[in-house]
Amino acid sequence: MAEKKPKSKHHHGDLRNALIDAGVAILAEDGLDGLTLRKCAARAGVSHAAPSHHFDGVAGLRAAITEEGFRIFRNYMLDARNRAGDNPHERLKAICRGYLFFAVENPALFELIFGIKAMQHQRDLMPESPDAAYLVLRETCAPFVPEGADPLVTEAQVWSLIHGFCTLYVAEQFGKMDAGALDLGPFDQVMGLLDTLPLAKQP
Amino acid sequence: MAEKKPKSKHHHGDLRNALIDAGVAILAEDGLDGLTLRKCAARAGVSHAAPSHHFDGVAGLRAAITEEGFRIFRNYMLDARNRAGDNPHERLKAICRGYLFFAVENPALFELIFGIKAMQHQRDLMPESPDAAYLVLRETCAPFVPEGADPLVTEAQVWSLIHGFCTLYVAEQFGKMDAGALDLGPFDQVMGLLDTLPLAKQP
DNA sequence: CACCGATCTTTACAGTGTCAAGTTTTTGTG
DNA sequence: CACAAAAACTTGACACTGTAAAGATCGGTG
Repeated sequence: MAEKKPKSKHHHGDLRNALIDAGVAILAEDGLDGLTLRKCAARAGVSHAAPSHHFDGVAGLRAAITEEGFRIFRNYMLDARNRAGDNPHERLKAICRGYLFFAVENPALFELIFGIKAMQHQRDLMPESPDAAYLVLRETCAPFVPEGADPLVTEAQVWSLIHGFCTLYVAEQFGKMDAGALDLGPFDQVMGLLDTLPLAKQP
Repeated sequence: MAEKKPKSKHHHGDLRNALIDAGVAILAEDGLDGLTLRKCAARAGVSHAAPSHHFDGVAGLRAAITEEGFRIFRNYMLDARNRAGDNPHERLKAICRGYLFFAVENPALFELIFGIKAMQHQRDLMPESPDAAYLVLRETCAPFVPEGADPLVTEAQVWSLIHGFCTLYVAEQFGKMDAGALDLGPFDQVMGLLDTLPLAKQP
């Protein structure tokens, strides 16, 4: 008797993933307020109470969508970094650009996964192990961490700057967001602050 | 016949403000999810449909609470700046400390007024006139704006950094928040980035 | 005083999340 | 293979939310 992850095909086949996909689609179409347990169920073609066998209430569904969201988010950063060269400053600004692209192209998903409650909850689940997305930040910050210093300081500087910028940018505090526009507002100039980070000596 | 702001005392007296106060209290007690139109009405001692005559639905109530929240928020920054000396860098870091204190002491209110939807909506209402809270930032950033440059760049740098830090801090990404603790995490070190901002030449 | 408008209440309705049963399908085992 | 247990899903119900319409009440004004 399979307990956790039954690959068993019942009526639907793979309802759990179908519900997550439905949630991601609904987020893109209707925004965060439109994300409803019943709508996800309807979109997946099941009754409104079906999701309860796969998630712990609506909070569980949102948590699962958040997991998927972080996977997508991480790929945005990796893609951008892969296009950058070897220069540590360029690589750092590259993941920030990926961060911003993710937020611009998936604003509702950004709002969901970086919602304060969601982050707190996630923090409670895995208290001490940074997740895969955070590791991308950690790697890219490493060249700037002074020997013997706590990496968290450099990481907090970079994370605060880019996360604040994205939040305010998506909230249109730097002007109206233009869908197809290449205008990233004051992005380059703000990220110029990171050029002041000194490279650590090679050990 | 008074139209907009009726000082007329009816049954209640000043229901509009009573509802806003109730909302602020509920936010502090039950968090953002607990903020409900019906709960505000009940706390103010009126029926659940009474608020509709003072606000345009729940969105209107939230907007009004947001207004009040920004007033409180601005005072946090002003108080902190008043305690700082004349040094422009110290003044800049002071408003950031006020920013953080507001977030720590009023996390749900912080979440409400800086919610992406709330900010977008607010932006729609008054497109080009920065509000009072933003002016505090603008004033304090002024000494660092190079002559002839757009002030928005410096403001975006500072705002992004402090807003990102507060969001992540309240979400406990830098460790558990301790209520009475004076430990602000990596706050001082992160704000050290602002020391790299060069003072503009005096005109 | 009588009326009218603003304020508030009552009532009703559609959506939402959640729970408790019941039904159907799959699975595992004798 | 057969049958019982377990998993997956449906149905129905309930409380809570926002919203709208209609009625009651108070305030001031003609």
